[in-house]
Order: sequence, then C-alpha cells, then structure tokens
Amino acid sequence: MNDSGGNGEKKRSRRPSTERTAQRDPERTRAAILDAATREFAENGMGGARVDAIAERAGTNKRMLYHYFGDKEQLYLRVLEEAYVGIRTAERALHIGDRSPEEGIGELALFTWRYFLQHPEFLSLLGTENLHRARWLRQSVRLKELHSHLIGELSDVLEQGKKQGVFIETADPLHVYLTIASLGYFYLSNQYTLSTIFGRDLMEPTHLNAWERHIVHVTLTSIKR
Amino acid sequence: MNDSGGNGEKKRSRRPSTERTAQRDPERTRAAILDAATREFAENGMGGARVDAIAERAGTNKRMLYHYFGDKEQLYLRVLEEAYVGIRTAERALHIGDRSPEEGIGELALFTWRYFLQHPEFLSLLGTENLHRARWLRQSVRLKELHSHLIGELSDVLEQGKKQGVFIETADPLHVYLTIASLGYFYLSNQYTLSTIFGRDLMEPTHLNAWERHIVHVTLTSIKR
DNA sequence: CCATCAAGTAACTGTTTAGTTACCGGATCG
DNA sequence: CGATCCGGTAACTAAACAGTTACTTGATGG
Repeated sequence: MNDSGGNGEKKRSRRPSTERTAQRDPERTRAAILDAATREFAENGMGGARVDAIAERAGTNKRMLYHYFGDKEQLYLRVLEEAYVGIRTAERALHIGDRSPEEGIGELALFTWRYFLQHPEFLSLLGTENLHRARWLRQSVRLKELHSHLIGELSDVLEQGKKQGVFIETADPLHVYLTIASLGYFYLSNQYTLSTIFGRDLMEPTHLNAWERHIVHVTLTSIKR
Repeated sequence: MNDSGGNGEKKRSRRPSTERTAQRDPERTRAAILDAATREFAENGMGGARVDAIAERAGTNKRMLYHYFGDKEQLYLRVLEEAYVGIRTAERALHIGDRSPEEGIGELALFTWRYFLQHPEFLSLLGTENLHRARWLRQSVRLKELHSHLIGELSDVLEQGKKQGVFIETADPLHVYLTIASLGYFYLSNQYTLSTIFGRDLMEPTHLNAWERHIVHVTLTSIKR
C-alpha cells in the first residue's frame, strides 16, 4: 500500500514476521485489555490475577496496559465499574412498572437470575471485591447514583401492589431485591462446592429450570397477601 | 499421629510435667498454624494468602508450617475441611426432627443464619474455594458423607410436614436448604458492596434482626400450604 | 556423657511478579 | 522531506514469593 517511493522491502523486522495486526487501533486494544482483564480477574481474583496473563489474553503487552489504565488496581476498578454499569443498564430497560405489580416483580426475578446465569464473571468480581471489603468499589464515585434508581422503581411497584391489595404492607424494596439476588447469586457462585458436596450437577438444564421457577415462587409468595 | 513409645513402653512419666514445658508444644504450634491459616486464607483468598504471614500470625515460622502440613495447598485443604466439619457438627446437634415440622425448619433457618453471622471466615473460604471451582474440595474424601446426613434429616422433616398437611407437596429438601443458605450467605458475604452501593450499613443490629426475621418468613411461606 | 532425635530458627535459592525503560516504525503535518 | 508524535515491542529490574537447607537447642536413653 504505502511504499513511499517503492524501493523494495526494507521491512527488516527483528521478529519472525508473524501475521501482525499491521493496523493501529487504540480503541480495539483498549477494549481487548478491558475484556481480557475482566476474564482474568473473574477467574483468579485480584490477588491471583497476573498482569502478564491479561496482556497475553488481550493479544498485546504490559506496556499498553499500563499506558491505558495506569496500574493493576485502576484496571481492576474499571473492570468492576463496567460490570456494574452492564447489569444496571440492562435492568433499566426492563421497565418493571409497565406491567401489573405481580408480573413486574416476577419479571425482575427472572431477569436477575438469567443475567447472573449469562454473566458468571460479574458474580466472580462481586465475590472478589467483597473478599477485600469493597476496598476498590468504595473509591468509585461513578456508581452511587446507579443504584438509587433500582430501589426507587422497585419501591413504586411495591406501593402500587399494596394499594391494589395484592402485596403485604410490610414488603420492603431492599429486602425484595436482596431476596432475588441472594437466590440467584448463591446457587451460581457456589455451584462448585454445592455440586461436590451434594453429589449432583447443579448446572444441568433440568436443575437450572427448577431453580428459576423456585426463585420466582419464593419471591412472590414472600410478599403476596 | 505421634504415637511416641508404641511398643515396650516404660510409660513411667517420660515427660515429668506436661504443662510446665512451655517452650516446645507441638500440638499448640500445630493448632496455632491452622488457626492463623484460617484467618489468612479467609482474609486474602488462596492467591493472596502469604505463607510468611501465616507463620508470623501463628508465632512460628515457615519451617514448622511445612513440617506439619506439607505445603500451602495441603494446609489450605485442611483449613477448608475443618471449616465444613465445624458447621455440620453444630448442625447435627440441632435435631430438627424433635420439634414440629414448622418449628424444625424455622430452627434450621435461624441456626444457619446465626452460624454464618458468627463465622465470617467460613463464608470467605467458601467464596475462595468456588472462585477456584472447588479445585481442592474435590480432592477431599472426608467430606462427602458429611452432607448426606443433612439432606436426609431435612427430608424426613419435610415428609412429616406434608403428611400433616402443613407443607406443600412440591417442597424439596435441597431447595429448602439452598434457600436458607442463599439468604444468609449473600447478605453477609456481599455486605461490603451492598452497603456501599445502597448507602446503608447492613451490619447494624436493626438491619441484622430484620433480615433474620425475613429469612424465617421467606423460608416458611415458600413451603407452607 | 555422648549419641540421637525432635522442635524450632534463620538465612538462602530459584522463580515469579508488578512495574519500567529503551527502542521501533508508520502516520501526519509543517 | 524530515521532525515528531503515538501505538506498539521486548528486555530489564527490584521486590516478593514458595519452598529448602544448614543449623541450634534441649530432652532422653544407652
């Protein structure tokens, strides 16, 4: 393409000419690092994650990682923030207030379970962050307002249900959300020890479907009048 | 397994006074290492735990740690096994079949919640082990039979409740246990991120008591006819 | 009273790790 | 055309790490 004069191939590369990217794509490199870091941190935790491994998974090297993200801790925080933004964004798109209160809560329970199921790396990151007592999350300014919306919307749905007489008066929005999240989180994040000690594979489709129905059932019976 | 003086033992007070010699105490050193390791692994995970730190916390050094436990991984497995033995042993002492089915289940829920509350290191260890997909737990032979008893006893109580017409026919022992464990585990193990994003301290006594009542309420309403 | 054995100490070793530095090469603009 | 950014590479460094070895200390038994 751009031979700039056309005088032969100087192209004296020190490396054996592997099929190199040839094109510079800062955005893609950055995204690749973030994606690789998400997987590495999810699989190995903060202590176990290796910066070299992240660079290799991203198809780049450490220099770029430090260039874009500063250091290991800042990269980790970015990964965590992106993970939270991901679930809360998808959650908002549900608009649980558009249906009947009962359907709305059931919908939120289903969504949460399925999101957890499809994003095991999110659960892992939460586990890691809690092991460290939210050391990095606490430093994040971006995330506070992200969650007030959830509780607000949930609170509206519950109020409506109480007015209609289908929900008990003591139903609390935070408790409802924690119930839904608990049932999904524990089953999936602890699947390995549970499957081992109880001697059955919790990830078989039959069991997954049964647990999905169970979550909706438990959530609704706990607040229905 | 230190069977000092197996055959032909004189047994004539080989050690004059066992209590006096505080300098050397293999049993205590061993126990101190196990205790220190439990805390270190719970606080930092498998990847983040430092062998030097364990030795220092135990008031001894690495040489003794390797002498008694082989290596870091074997020590970790011992810690994990002891943690499981701890909760299952306490659980058995409950005898949930002695009360009415409803009281029995409520009792199990209360016990589990309070045990989790008093043993945060157990929750941490579970989290770490699951991060590694039960890599070490799978190798343990000791633990399989420890859990069949739990499900068996729970199954009996549920059957009795069904016969008496107080529980629904679809109530499943594993599901009931997972429900109880989920609600306790998630609240406590994720307390740091949850407290941060929702802006209230979940460990305040008021909130703890409310969640305790919530667990019992959810568990029982989900299986009551 | 010396040989032996076990509990315990501390310094050492080879490897791994986060983070840095020196350098390369192409695109862009004066 | 050539200076100069900027995306990118590879080799390096200082520290930290798991695991080992050489040694000390003290009790016991022949």
